[in-house]
Amino acid sequence: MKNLPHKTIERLSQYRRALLLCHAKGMVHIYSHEIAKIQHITPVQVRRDIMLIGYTGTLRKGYNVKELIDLIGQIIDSEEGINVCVVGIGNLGRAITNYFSGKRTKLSIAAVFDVELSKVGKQYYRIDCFHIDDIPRIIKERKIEIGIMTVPGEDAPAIAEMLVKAGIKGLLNYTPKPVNVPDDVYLEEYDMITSLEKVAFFVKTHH
Amino acid sequence: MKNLPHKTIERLSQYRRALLLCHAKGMVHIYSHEIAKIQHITPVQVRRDIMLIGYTGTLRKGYNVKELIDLIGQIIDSEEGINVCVVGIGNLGRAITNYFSGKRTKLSIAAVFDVELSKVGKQYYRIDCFHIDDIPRIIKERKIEIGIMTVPGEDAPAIAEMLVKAGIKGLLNYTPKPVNVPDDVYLEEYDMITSLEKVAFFVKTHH
DNA sequence: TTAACAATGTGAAATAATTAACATTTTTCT
DNA sequence: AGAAAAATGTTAATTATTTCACATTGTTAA
Repeated sequence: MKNLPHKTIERLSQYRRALLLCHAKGMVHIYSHEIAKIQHITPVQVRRDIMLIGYTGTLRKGYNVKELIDLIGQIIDSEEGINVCVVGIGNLGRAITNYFSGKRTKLSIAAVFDVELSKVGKQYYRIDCFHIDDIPRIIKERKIEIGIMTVPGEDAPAIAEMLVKAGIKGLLNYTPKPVNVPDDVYLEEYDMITSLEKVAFFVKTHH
Repeated sequence: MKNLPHKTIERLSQYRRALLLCHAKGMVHIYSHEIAKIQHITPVQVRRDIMLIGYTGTLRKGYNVKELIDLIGQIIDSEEGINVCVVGIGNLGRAITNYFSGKRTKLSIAAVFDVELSKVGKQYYRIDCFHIDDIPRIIKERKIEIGIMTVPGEDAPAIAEMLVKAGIKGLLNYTPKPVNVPDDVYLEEYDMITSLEKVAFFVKTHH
C-alpha cells in the first residue's frame, strides 16, 4: 500500500476537505459518485483511489464519512505534525499564512521570515516574523521541515539555498523562478502565470 | 500541430519565461540541456516539446532564443490579447494583480471586484475595483474573458455562477472549494493546501 | 421469494506522458 | 582529410494514469 501515485495523494487531500464539509453538515455516509461530483472527476477514479488506501465502503450505503476522513489522515498526515515556515511576507505570504493559521493541526506555520526590517519582530496572523538571516537558527529551534517561498523571483535561489542548508526537507516554491535543491529535498513548484497562460490557451483554442 | 498535450503547454509557458531572462542577459542561442537544467527536467523532454511546436534548432548551436520566444508566443498567446479579472481583492487577489500589472502584454487585468464597499472605487496596482454586483456589466464593457477567483471558499460557487452568466470563457479558481461550470468554460483549480499536504506527505514518506 | 436495481471493487484495456535509443549532422581536433 | 565529439530530431519502449467492463452483493419492491 506504500506506493501511492502522486495524483492520488493530491486527490486524497481534496477528498478529505470535501468530506470534512460533509461531516460538518451531519452526513454519515457518502457515495463515490457524490464525491466525484464535488471534485468533478469520475466515480471510478474515486473508488480506485479509495481502494488504493485499502478502505472499503459498505455496499449500498457508500463510504462512512468519518472513517474515511480518519483513514486519509493516517495516510497523508504525519503523526507528530510538521512545522512549516513562510519566507517572504508580502501579499502572497500573508495569504498563505492567513489560510493556515489555526486550521490544520498537523501542519502548522511556526515562523515567517522577511528581509524588511519594518516587518521583523511583528506578528502576522499570530506568527512571529524573523529576519531571513535568522533562518538557520529558527529552523533548528522550531524544528521546521518545510519551507514555502513567496519572495520575489530574483531572491528565490539564494533563499532556497539558505533553507536547504538549514536542513529543510521539503520546499514549496511560489516564485516564478525555478530553483535547484538536492535530491533528498522534496520540491514542488507552482507558478500562477503559467496557470493563467494555460487557461488563456485553452480559451483561445477551444472555439 | 494543433493538439498539444496539456503538460507541454505548461512547460512552453515556463520555457518562455526562462528564455526571456536569457534574452535579457544577451544570450542568442541556448541548448536543450540548458533549458532542461533550469526547469529541472530532461533535455529530451525539452526537445520533444519544441519538436511538437514545429521549431527546429541549429545543430551544434542549439535554439535561437529570440525565435523560440516568438514562436511560443504565437502558440500560446492570443493575437488580440485577452482581458482578465480578479474577483476578491484580499491578500491573494492583490498578490496576483501585482504580479501581472504591466508585465505581459497579451494578458491584462482589466478589472478587479470585491464585496467590501471600502474597496470599491479604489484602484489596486492601477486597476479599477468594482463591486461584485457590477460583474455582468463590467465583463461585457471591458470584454473580459477569464476570471480569477480569490474569494473565500464559501463564496466561490455563487461568484463562479455570476462569472459564467456574465459570459466568461475561462475560470481559474484559487479558492479551496471546487466549483461547477458548463462544458464550454475552461476550468482550472488550484489549492495551496493540497500542495502543502502533498509536500508534507513526501517529506514524511521519503525517509 | 425472487427479480430488479444500484452500489462497490477490481482486472484489463486504453490513453497520456516520459524516457530510452539511436540516426543524423555540424564542428573541432589531430 | 578523417575521426571524434556533441548537439538535434524522432521513433519506439516504458511508465503512469484513467477509464471500461463487469462480477459481486446488499436492498427494495412486486
